[in-house]
Amino acid sequence: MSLRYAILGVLDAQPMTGYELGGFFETSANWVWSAKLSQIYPLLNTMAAEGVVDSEDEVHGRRRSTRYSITDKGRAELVDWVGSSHSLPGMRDPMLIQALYMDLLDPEQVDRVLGEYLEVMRRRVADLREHQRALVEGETDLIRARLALRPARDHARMLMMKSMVFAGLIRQCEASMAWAEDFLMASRLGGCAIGVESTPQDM
Amino acid sequence: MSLRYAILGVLDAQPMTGYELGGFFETSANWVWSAKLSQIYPLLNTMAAEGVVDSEDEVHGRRRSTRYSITDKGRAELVDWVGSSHSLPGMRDPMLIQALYMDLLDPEQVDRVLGEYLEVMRRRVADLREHQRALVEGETDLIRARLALRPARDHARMLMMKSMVFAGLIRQCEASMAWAEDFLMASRLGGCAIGVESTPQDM
DNA sequence: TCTCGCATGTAAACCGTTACATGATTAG
DNA sequence: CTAATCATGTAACGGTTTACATGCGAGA
Repeated sequence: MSLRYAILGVLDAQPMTGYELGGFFETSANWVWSAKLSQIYPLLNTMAAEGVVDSEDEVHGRRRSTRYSITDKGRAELVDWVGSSHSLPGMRDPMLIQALYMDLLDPEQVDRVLGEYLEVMRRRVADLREHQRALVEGETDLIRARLALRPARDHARMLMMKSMVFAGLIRQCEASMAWAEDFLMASRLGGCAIGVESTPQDM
Repeated sequence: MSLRYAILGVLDAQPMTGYELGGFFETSANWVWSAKLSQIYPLLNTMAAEGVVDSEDEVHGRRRSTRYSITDKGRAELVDWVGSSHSLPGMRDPMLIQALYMDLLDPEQVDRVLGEYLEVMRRRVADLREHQRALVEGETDLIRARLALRPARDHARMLMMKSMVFAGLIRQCEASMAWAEDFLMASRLGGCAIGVESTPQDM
């Protein structure tokens, strides 16, 4: 249900075609939410039918494309959604299940799996920072479009919020990395529960 | 695809009926993975057909139940899965999308939404710790069954790993809470990007 | 000509949740 | 007797991914 609002939020800055939204959800927005074109196109059609977006056909020679823009109804729905609380989906990290049963493995295998996990996360954090830096320098079209729609006194607050989301993502990754490092360390020390305050549970 | 291995991991400690597994995934295991009976029953049937679990019918008076146990094939598949790397699913936290567009809200609304989020997370951490403490005292059937299958010298390592998973969950929650508090603070300060190292990006 | 990027979709499969259906046993 | 718990499922729906299908336009 969140893709709907992610899309509305993007269209609130700038009208876009489905294809453009698709590219967007494969690159920048990919960090927050991901979606394929095959999901985006039908969703845009339903949303147009519901009247939360307007569709306008464009013709370039023999080629056509449909540009979607947010309607007042759509904007109202977005504001309403952003302003209300939503139940958080339960933790669904496969790595946790793996970790739970890693006593089935040789210490070397644990080393390898956790090591690869750490490397992936390190790359992820690097990508996040790199992406952030690139944007700080490049000042994307979208954020400029967004700022242009609002008075200058709002700009600091808007930029702060967008950047905090990135900071949050980085924090999440770092928490996972710190955990993985502790796990690795504890595993290498042969299982004596060093660094762990309290001990067992089920599963 | 992970539920399959979560189930195999539980059955590796102890044979169980679908109903027992269901209760399990609603309480203890709920922190790591959740599943409803309506998903568990059909999955157990497919897994039995594939030969990764054995099913044995039990009759108590006029009542029947099917108890599933892991097979050698199932154990091999579990060990194989635990010992290999799996692509992590992208971040899918609705709160991130909300945060991204919170410049659409009054500061009071931001306060309310983030406040409720923080309260939910606080309760979650409390539940996690409470659950952990309860188990430290209670020493569940399942962990005892699991330890009984393995030599005493492995016990410390096994307990360490189970407990590290809980520690990881708590860490994740705490990272989210720290982020939400920063976000709240920054929002209250009216948007001047205090406490945020680097600034803007797209979306 | 052929490939790549633009542009739009459909179909099938998969995972998960909600709702519904059924019936036996046990505790109050 | 009634409600809760044990026990097993099916059906429908929603969200997501993968694979497939189609066609235009620009540049090598």
